[in-house]
Amino acid sequence: MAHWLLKTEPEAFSLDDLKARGQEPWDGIRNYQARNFLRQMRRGDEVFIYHSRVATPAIVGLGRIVTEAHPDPTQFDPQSHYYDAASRPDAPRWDLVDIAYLAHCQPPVSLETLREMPEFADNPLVRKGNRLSIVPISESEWQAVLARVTLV
DNA sequence: GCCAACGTTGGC
DNA sequence: GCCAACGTTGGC
Repeated sequence: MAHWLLKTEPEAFSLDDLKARGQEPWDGIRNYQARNFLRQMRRGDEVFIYHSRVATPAIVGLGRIVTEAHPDPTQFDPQSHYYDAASRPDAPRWDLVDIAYLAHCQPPVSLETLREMPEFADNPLVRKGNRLSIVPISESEWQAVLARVTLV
């Protein structure tokens, strides 16, 4: 089973929102590298949910892939913020996966903490200027984070 | 809210 | 196919 980290801005969609809804289409991915990771996700893969653009960016919880990549309908919706006029219905450019809520991490594992963890030394997440919204997580990275938290 | 870093677009 | 201009991300 592979692991991933998904960034979200909690002001737009938070882990609490995911918990309240139970599951959610992870739409709006408009970056080719992130999309290619989306397409590698398999049903059952577990993911870290990460809050970005907040005072303390951090891994705040866990989710699970419940539906593998399929076309993101917002790309065809002119009213959507994520509309892409160049994407053709017969060759959709952008995909989404459905994510189910699993748990909150207690305490959250902050970016500052991740930077101090040797397991994360090579992870793009801790590199300056990183803008990838989906980051692959190795087994040792996954285990190192879980060792620091209680799942609630 | 600022702005560095980065990805994408489009003129040539 | 280069690269300047532009738009966006995300830490701070």
